[in-house]
Amino acid sequence: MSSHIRVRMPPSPTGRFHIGNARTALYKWLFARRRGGAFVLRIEDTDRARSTQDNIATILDSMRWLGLDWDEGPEVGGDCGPYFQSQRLDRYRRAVDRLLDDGKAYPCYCTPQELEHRRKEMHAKGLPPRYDRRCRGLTHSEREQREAEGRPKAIRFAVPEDGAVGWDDLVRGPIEFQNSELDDFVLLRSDGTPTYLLACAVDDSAMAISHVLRGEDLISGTPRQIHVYNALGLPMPRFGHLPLILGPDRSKLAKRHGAVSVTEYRDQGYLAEALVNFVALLGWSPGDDRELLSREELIEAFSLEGIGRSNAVFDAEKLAWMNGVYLRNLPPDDYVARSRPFLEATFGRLSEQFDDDYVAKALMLEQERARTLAELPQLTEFFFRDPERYDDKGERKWFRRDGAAEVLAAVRAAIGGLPSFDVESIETAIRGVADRLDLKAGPVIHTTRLAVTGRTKGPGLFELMAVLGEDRVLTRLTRAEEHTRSLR
RNA sequence: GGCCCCAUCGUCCAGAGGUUAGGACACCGGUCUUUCAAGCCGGAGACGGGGAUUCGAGUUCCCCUGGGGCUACCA
Repeated sequence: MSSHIRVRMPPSPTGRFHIGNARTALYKWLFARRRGGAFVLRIEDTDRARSTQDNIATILDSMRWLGLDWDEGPEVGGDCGPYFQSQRLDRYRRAVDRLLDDGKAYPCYCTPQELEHRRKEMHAKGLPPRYDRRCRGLTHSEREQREAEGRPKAIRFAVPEDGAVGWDDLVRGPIEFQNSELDDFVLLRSDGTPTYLLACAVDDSAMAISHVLRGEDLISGTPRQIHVYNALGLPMPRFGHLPLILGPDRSKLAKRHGAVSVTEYRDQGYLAEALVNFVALLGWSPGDDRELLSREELIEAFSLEGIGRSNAVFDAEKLAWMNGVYLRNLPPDDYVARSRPFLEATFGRLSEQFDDDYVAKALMLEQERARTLAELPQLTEFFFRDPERYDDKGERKWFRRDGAAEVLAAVRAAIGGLPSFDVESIETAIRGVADRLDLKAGPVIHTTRLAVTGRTKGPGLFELMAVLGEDRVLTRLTRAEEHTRSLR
């Protein structure tokens, strides 16, 4: 029975694949994987004015990056293709012809300008701005006349005047709309392309989709689609409407809220697994208090019952935290491999100047401090470039105090020529300097850190020095010592 | 305006009539420590309001209020 489950992701290539799409796609994917169903990808490119090849590529790219592999769709094929609506126009046309023949749809000769004008009028009068159905009552001869004039026509669905449509929503329970609230929506535009209301219903039926999951913002389209299914005599899928993801201002997440596309998050150094985990929890919960769930655990725990009904505010802070958790848990090799591109983006080809082992060690020392991969270049900069400046506060606190230059000189002397430049030897040497100068270890360490990295914070000093190596450390100590003397 | 949906800490979620209302992020304090992170310990912080049902309501029902969505020849 589970084999009958078929869900589909129908992105429209009129924009980037954003967080909301990602979550909807994820839920469907999880549902399909959990129940042994099929996950179908279908590109809804009927709005040819706004659809682009670039957006299609980005959608496929985003889905793959997130690990949401599809069983049928672009580039993988399937028995229900083609999976681009722009290649299925004949099917919509046929469906509309049937509706026309049955008198369940009719041509509308009103122009967009006329419609717009009338909408404004109605709005001004305080009336709901619905289509007034004036072409619905056209006589045969009136239609003939308009046809003869060669007027462009759209095809509208003739919604019953009375009664109601309803369905048992998979996440919200029974929902009902009065037919009187629905206007005669357009099925086919005057350019012959179908609208979403038509194409989606025809395709979902043709592709034997069993469950339609979509955002709550599409809820008002559902009664119209149900009419289409019924008028065409098509088997109907179950519908479920997901809560929306909101921006900080509690309105539907959109571009103005900042980063919203999946590729932006990827480029900002977020890990796909973290984004998936985070977004899964926006409107769904496994039913217990678990927050960190692997892909397998998500599949195992996923159920439609766990989907909430209220909208969720996207909390970028929490995503960042979660990304940090995933970053810290990454196996070293994996972590290094994923970090390198971010490093090279700012430092250029690293392999020409540093060997892989050095880069890896530097990266390892910052793993627990990074929340995103994009923070790594800044965090590791001192491993790849000598400090050009010293932190202002640090300089005031450590370089301007009496004896700072002497401390640096002593450290340089103590570590120069160490039999082995390892963490332990360095630590012993530096603590020895503190003893000899009758200082606590802290000041010596801080002064040295500033000299070697230009910073007051970072990984453990001895570890970082060991990675940098004796030559770099000595050079930097000498330079800092001169700088310190110049301050007096 | 009309229609539809929603309502537990600032935010995301638990809570399926009887709980000191739980967890996570963020915040605050402490701890560890050479710094920063990370970690650990602790703190503060919520059932929007009113009715009804019930021995008993965050949990059920109704109203109000509040929030969101839709209102295209976009999806």
